[in-house]
Amino acid sequence: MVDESAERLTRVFAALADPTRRDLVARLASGDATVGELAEPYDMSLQAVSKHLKVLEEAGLVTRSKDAQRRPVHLDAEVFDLMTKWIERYRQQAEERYRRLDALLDHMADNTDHTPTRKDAS
Amino acid sequence: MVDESAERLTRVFAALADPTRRDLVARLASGDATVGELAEPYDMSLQAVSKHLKVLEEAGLVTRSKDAQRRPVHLDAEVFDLMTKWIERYRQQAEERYRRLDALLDHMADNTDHTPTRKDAS
DNA sequence: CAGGTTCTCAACCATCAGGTTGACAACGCG
DNA sequence: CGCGTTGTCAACCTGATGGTTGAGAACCTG
Repeated sequence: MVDESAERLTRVFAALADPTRRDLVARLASGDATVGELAEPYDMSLQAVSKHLKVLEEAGLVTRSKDAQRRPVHLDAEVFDLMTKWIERYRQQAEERYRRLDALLDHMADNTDHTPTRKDAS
Repeated sequence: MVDESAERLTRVFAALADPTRRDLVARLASGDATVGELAEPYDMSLQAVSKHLKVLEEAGLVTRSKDAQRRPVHLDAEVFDLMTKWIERYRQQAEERYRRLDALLDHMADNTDHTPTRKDAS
């Protein structure tokens, strides 16, 4: 099993790895907008922006509804949680480790400089 | 100059968009390891893993030191903050917007009661 | 219905990303 | 010193990504 959420994570991170797409998200955070409105400030074709929006949509970051020939784009903040959870998990783990190492070094400072660079502690 | 931290964000998000690299980060969160140790579980060459580590390093997620011919890899959790901050900013903005919309709809449900008085039974 | 507006789809192209293999640098050890 | 161990670098291949243009679907409006 390839873990369902792994793929979502991959798509979300990949989606946000592009500056244009991050900017789109940033602008959508303050309100929905149509494709044309979103495309206007960029020096690229409308089609290119449409593609970017498709990527964001497939990552679950955005939903496109239908209003006549307009496609209002709406930011869907839910997926952010997935990322934040992933990040926080390992960040905290790493920081915890860091604190322990810190304490260990403090402790060793009392003793002689016996290079304890042994690994294989598992 | 395209904004210093934008480039870092791009590199961090791109780095974590790969499942192998996310797994490396996950494993490094519980302790430093050498390239060989890290490469062992994967069905890919050592060189490939070395490349992945380079990407993580250039994203600032990892540092490689030098111990004889070994290169112990260490997870550097600091950069996570950059991401979390970016994410949280827009997530909160979007959620705030959502709450306001919600309130608006609630409000309308209260005092528009005279408009839909007729069920329009058709 | 004709015509303008808004947007997506398809084909194409250049560049990048992730993998391979082969060569070799740097180091510890017998 | 010579050799095995550990890891990087370089060249190469393939598929994905980000952009383009052209065509046309879908919809309002006159």
